[in-house]
Amino acid sequence: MDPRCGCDNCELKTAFFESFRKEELGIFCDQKVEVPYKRGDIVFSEGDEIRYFAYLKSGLVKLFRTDPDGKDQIITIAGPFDFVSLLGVFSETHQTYSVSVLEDAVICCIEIEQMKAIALKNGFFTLNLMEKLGSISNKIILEALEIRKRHTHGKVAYILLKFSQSIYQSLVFDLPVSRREIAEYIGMTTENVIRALSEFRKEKLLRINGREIEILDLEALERISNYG
Amino acid sequence: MDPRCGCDNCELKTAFFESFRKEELGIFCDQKVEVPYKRGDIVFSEGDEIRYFAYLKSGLVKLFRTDPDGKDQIITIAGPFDFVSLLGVFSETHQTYSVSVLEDAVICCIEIEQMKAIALKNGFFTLNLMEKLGSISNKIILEALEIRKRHTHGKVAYILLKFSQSIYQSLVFDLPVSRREIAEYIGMTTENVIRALSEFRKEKLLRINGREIEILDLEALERISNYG
DNA sequence: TCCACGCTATGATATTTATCATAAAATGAC
DNA sequence: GTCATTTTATGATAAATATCATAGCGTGGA
Repeated sequence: MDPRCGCDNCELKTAFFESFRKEELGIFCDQKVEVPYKRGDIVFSEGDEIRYFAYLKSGLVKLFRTDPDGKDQIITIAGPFDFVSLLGVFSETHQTYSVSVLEDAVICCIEIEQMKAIALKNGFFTLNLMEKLGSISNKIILEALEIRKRHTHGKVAYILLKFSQSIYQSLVFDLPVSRREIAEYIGMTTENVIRALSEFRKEKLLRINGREIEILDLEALERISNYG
Repeated sequence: MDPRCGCDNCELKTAFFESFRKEELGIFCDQKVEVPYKRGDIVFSEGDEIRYFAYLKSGLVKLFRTDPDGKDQIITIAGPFDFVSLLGVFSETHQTYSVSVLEDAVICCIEIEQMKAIALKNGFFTLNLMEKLGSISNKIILEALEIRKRHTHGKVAYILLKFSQSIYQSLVFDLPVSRREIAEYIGMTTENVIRALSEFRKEKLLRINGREIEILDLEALERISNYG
């Protein structure tokens, strides 16, 4: 078996190679399981027992909660090399959110007890892990604050820029989510998300064809995101 | 010197005593500095270099960001035994938010390099620390989502219940913040916060005298928070 | 003590956003 | 392929929220 677990660009790898003695790394690579998922699959659900630490190798997933009357609320959208397990993974026994797949994904799973055992023995590894988990949590908190302070147009512009810049690094992309899911993400109604998109289209800021989006006027969109 | 650092109820203590050899604990207790703050004091500001890990021994503080045009946004309010340093403390070099004092406070400061040095040598300590940091980050994320999904009345009711239940454990309490700060916390205008409070008063849900609040009808307030 | 300033408060109005209604288009199940 | 269901879309209207204006009150500083 490839001691590098065969995973190019794995964010955990740096931590591993700097942290582990050879025999530890071997144990780790033997234990980890890579699971492929299809669009629409549920990786785990709110309330499930936490058994694995999960890391997204490829694809796109959404983290969300479902409230008592069945309405979903999207916490964030995670891409390659993001952790799907957030910080609660070490302090909770059951998942506090669900994860479903937006674009076919491969998730690398490591038994949480195995992870803890390694962490106990290896402070360097744990510190690395904490830095990575910390930066993801920070990103989610920052995003929540950015969304909170914007009005509808600013919110929609903000989320479009997130897709364009953070996720796809392109001015042309296919939205991985429905208008309803965007609404669940930024806390507004589906109708107003559609309206905002239509207005951006009419003002020539976007070209829209179903879920295909092209940003035609980046500066204007950024202006709306920042000051709209 | 008291090997327990003389701090009853210190959340770090459990981690320390289970994690440390005696000499490590001694180093730790020698290094830590307790700093008293008065209401209105700034503990640190956005952009400051991160030099200390900060833990709130007593009092009440607010964590907030200031956007380019000078408007503040409150991230959360932290009470005794909360960490003032969030996860970024290990991954960032500069503060991403400011902390100011709402009620006279004592903050326990430990040099971040010292903290890292201990963490590197001691996986158990780091794992404990990560659990604690994780649960605080989770709390902030959860709070952001709860606020996002509510309308004005629900938001104000939610925040009043937070003060009553999480912070003061009493139906009677003095608001530690102005109406404007509540608005900055939950993302609405000051006028509408005042209006919501006035309406709650008129409907006999609250008794209000300046910043003094008494919750008269807890069930109704909870109903508004959950379904309003 | 007095003054200036920020905080609290309320009303009137304008704007934004949600809700309800309707319909075409797309998607998925059979 | 057909049908049911969801998604996208738009308009009309109602409700919520922000903005602007005004004023009494309280607090801290000169």
